[in-house]
Amino acid sequence: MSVTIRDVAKQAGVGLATVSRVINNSPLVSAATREKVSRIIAELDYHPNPTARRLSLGKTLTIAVVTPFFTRPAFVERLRGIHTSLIDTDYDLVLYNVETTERRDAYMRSVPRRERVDGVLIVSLPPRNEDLISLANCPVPIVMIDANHPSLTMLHRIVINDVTGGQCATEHLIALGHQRVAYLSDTFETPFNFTASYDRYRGYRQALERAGLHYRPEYVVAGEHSHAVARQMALGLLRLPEPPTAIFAASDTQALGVLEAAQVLGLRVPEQLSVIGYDDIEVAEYLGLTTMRQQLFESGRRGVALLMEAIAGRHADPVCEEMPVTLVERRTTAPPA
Amino acid sequence: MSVTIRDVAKQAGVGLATVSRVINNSPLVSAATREKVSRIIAELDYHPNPTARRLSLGKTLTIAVVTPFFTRPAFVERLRGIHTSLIDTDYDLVLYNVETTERRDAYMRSVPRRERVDGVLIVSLPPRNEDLISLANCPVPIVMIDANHPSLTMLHRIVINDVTGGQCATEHLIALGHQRVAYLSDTFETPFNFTASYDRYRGYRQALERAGLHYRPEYVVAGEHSHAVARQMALGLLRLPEPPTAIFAASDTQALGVLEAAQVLGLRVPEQLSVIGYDDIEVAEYLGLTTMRQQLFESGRRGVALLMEAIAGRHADPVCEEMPVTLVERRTTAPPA
DNA sequence: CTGTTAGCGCCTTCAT
DNA sequence: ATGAAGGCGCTAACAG
Repeated sequence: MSVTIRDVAKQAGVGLATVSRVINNSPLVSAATREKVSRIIAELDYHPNPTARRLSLGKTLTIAVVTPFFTRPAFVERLRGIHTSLIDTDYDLVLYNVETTERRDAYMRSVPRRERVDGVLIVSLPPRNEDLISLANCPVPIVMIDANHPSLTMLHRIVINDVTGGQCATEHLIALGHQRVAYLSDTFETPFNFTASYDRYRGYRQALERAGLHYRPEYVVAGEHSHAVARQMALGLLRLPEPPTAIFAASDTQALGVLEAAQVLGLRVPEQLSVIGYDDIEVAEYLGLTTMRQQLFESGRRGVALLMEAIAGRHADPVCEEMPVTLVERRTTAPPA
Repeated sequence: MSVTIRDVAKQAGVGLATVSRVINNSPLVSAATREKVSRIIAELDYHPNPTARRLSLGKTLTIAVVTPFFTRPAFVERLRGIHTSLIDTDYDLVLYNVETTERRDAYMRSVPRRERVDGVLIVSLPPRNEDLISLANCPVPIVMIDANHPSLTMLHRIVINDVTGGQCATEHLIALGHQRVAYLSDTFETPFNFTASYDRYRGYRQALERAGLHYRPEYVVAGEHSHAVARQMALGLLRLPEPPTAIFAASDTQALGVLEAAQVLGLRVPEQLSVIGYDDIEVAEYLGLTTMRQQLFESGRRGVALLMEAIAGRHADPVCEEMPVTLVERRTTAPPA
């Protein structure tokens, strides 16, 4: 049907192997024949059949990405980093979107198989304990991005230290002079076992403790990850008899909800209320939101780099790389009134 | 290295072909042998090598998706629909993210090739005229989703009638009694040649005309697609000597910017200003934004369905399916004061 | 340096 | 209903 290596060989008057060598930049070809073969390849618009290459090489030339990437901007950013790293590569990026735990568990078992892929990136999805051992023993390299679960030490990982991040955010508010600092986040228990909200909460508590501020349970609220719910929760906080003067929201999306709540109540930000978010997604800059920057895009790149190394056979033992988290000060935090 | 069809055959005491038949649910196998072979398959945890299957079948079992999916929520929704449709399928979804025109053009040429994929979905990306002919003559089926360019009639398409949508949105405002209706959108000329903004603008003009309202150039503003820019533009509109009483924003994202501008100026929505958006992305519901609903997710599903039909060889001629656009009335539109 | 040949793992006639 | 054999397009020894 389409033009094959054989056609090229015939046309160029050489053997199959020679064409193959030209394709693969083998040095074992004379300049003259290389030149000739290249010309024929161009003339015939020949493109090696990737499927045949894969079969012959015993590689799939495919990277799988398993991620709940649609629900939040942060996942999309990571995915962008991954995709970008794969552009100038022989590798295809095959996508597995996870929207339910059933799909997650199905993918955890069925995706990481030799016949299917050369490597797997799992983004923001801690596996169940039941799946951990099989993942750790899996013959195909796996890299977890943004999965801090303590039991994951047997896997390659790109981690973000959310405890530290939560602590920094809180310390920033405290350093500004705030004594009444609230924490607003997702529910700690989610179907996917995300740990970020809880880790940032732990950082929050540590910061309070170090500053000698006492912990007030009524200043900690958690609910579904959305604009609207965050707004409601923030309204609750701000209507307390003794409301907080600063709110640390565990994501920028939720911080937006907090800002809305402030507007509803006619509170000026940052004069009457300081707000800090987390992630530094695109919209944060537009809104002037002070936030903790995670290098989302870069975490995707690092994940690919690590995965490629693992595929190449370096790293006998699991590698764990930590991404930095940095404070980005903008216009929603200031000393209390 | 891993277990092959040969191992299964040997173990089960049958020929290769029989195992193959069992795998592919051929009726030409006795119940007894099928049973036996199935048992061995399970015991050995055998999984057919997809690469070998592809080579043998002469199919890639792969669908490519080319899309600028990261820049806006609407693209991500379409992508979700696509992914979901592919789940219970033999097909892999290989992703090509476009962030520059160079990448778009490179993908337009290199992705739709027999050896690479069985079909291509191009989302929201009108190709250059130079590429049109080769795409139309391409031996691998292509479906364009959300590409209204008039020169695309030679390709399968899932289209959204943005002219009609723009008209409906505007008519809704006019029906409420608004006489001073503004239109706020992306720049009409973009590197990717998106046509949506201009088409909706045409719909806007048509609606004005039909209602006998005269067109005011100062009521039409366009700028970069973002929250912040939209807000600035909206401020400009609202500070006109004779400001509009209603604003039609060409996307929900931009509508959010308009809402912010209203807040900045202390204008109550919808009492003092009506706002309608476009897309009906998730956040629209939370904010109570009146908007034009596109069935984004569903457009992805329809695209896959059409592509699969094309791959199956139905459709000698290009098929064009139109997705409906409907008004979703919420809390940001009302009669003028 | 170059050509010949034997697989890679599976599907599919073609006999039986 | 089943097995044997050829072929999908390419790569990688192995000879020369």
